[in-house]
Amino acid sequence: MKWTELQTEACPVARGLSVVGDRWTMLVVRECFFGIRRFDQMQERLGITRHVLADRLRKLEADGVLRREAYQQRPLRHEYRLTDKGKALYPLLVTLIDWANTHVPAEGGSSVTLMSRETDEPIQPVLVDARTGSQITHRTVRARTREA
Amino acid sequence: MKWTELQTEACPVARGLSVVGDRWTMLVVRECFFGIRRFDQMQERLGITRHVLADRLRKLEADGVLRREAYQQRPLRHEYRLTDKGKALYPLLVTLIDWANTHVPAEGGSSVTLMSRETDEPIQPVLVDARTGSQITHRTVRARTREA
DNA sequence: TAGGTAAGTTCCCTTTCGGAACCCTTATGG
DNA sequence: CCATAAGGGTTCCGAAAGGGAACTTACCTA
Repeated sequence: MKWTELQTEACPVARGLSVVGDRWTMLVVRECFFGIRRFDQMQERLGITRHVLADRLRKLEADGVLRREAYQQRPLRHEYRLTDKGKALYPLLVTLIDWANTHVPAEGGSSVTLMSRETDEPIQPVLVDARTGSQITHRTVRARTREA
Repeated sequence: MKWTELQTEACPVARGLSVVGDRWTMLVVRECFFGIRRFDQMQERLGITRHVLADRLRKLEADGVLRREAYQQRPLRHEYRLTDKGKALYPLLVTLIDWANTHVPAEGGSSVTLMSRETDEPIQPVLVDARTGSQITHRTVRARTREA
């Protein structure tokens, strides 16, 4: 199976990864959540080659995760902003940060900590069911495969 | 920056992606959560080349996400199982499934639905703070960057 | 007019990937 | 005792993607 064929897969994991499963894509999304909007800033902060960054931004725009907007005329310049679909990736980003902070230790500790804006205390993310409030684990939930 | 240098990055997003940011890795992890443990089964179900699958399994084992265990002698055969670190990826997988089900529609609907084992009803995953129970969004949480 | 800024594009070379064939160990059947 | 099959890989090739660095285009400023 080729990578580009994943998009039309029935499995949502494959479909999701066809958008954000690339090596660089979630790092670009991270930068957007941090408020970085310009090409050169991203390129410098990420250490990605300009070539690949241009390609990722194009794909993210085509997939509706980012929106390209002119922020000045003469010379015409664009910046990149998260769409609603892109903003909906926040839980995924937070979950990834939490997993890495717990299970992939860095020398000298993590450089990013998640803080509540309200209480200014560190938060502890947990995935729960909106209906019942009970925690979601592989023991309490099963993934039902629809036999088409 | 090269991909292999991400592992030692300070940013947890980069560290996390150094483990699961590959095109195929989360699909392999998905198979493990579905109970698939054998090389040939994975290869057939995923449509990945044997070459790349062998490489990913090696890396996942080296990263402590999977454990390689003999399930028979003569001839010696191994299977792959999730470690605790691997099982801790469940919320990431669920969050990805939920995002894709909502934002990356498939023709004919999603093939995978998340169901509660207890009530047998579909679940709606939400990420909340364990302490306060309030929902985590990019409005309520900020990522504090530690200036080393 | 020289230099600077922002957002890309082009070129070259290396690494990775997809596809298919091959290998090794042991069990099974004729 | 030779052929075939199962399971878990490895090897080889050509194609695609990625890293690095230089170049381009359009404007602005000194």
